[in-house]
Amino acid sequence: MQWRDRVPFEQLESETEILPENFFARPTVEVARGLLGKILTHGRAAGMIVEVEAYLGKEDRAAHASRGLTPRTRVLFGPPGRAYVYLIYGMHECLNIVAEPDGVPGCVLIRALEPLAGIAEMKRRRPAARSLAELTSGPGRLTAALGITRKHYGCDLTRPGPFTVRRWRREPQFEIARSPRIGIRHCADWPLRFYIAGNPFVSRP
DNA sequence: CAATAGATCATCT
DNA sequence: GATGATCTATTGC
Repeated sequence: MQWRDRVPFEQLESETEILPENFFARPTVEVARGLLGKILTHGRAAGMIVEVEAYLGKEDRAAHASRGLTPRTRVLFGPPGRAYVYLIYGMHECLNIVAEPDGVPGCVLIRALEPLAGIAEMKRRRPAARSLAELTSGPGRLTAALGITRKHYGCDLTRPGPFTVRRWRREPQFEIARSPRIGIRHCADWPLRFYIAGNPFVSRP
C-alpha cells in the first residue's frame, strides 16, 4: 500500500478558493448538498467532502441544537462557516460546519472525505487504517486523520489560515444520493444524509 | 462477511 | 446516573 499524495498540496491550493461566509448563510440542507465535492484542509492535509448529514434546529430532535442554547451548542446559534466540534461516545471527535444566518441554528456533519494531500501525515495519525478509504471514511476517522479536535471549536473556516473549506475553480460534476441519517435514535427516517453517488470513500452505500 | 462487545467521557436529566 | 451523530478487534458462519 502506497501512502503518496494524489494531488500536491500547492496545486490544490492554486486550483481552489476559500468559500465565503455567505455560502454557509443558507438553509442547512442547501449547505449540506453544496458542501459535497468541496475541499477541507487542515494544515497540509486535505480531502474532498463526499458524505454529509444535515442537522436542523428545534424541530429536529436528533440535532444538539434542539435542546436549546447550552455551553456546548453556543456556536450553532452564532454566525455561519464556523466549526462545531464535539466528543462522541467518550472517544471520537465529530466535525460539523455551522449553517444558516447568524442567530439561526443548523449545522452539517462531515461524515467522509476522499483523501487528496498530506496522506502520509494522515496515516501517521491513524495507523489502524489499512487502506486509503479507511483513513477518512467515518466522522471520527476523518477528524483523527486531519488532527481536528475540540480545540478547533468555533474556528472560522472562511478566513485564510490552516483550517479552511475550498471550492475548485472548475467545479466537478457528480450525482447526489440521499438517505436517512446514520446512527441516530430520533427522527431516524428523515432523509438528511447526502453523498456523492458511487464514490468509494463514502462510509456506507 | 456479519454480528457484537468494549472502550470512555462531556453533557444534560 | 444515563446516554450517545463511533471505531476497532474479535468471534463465528
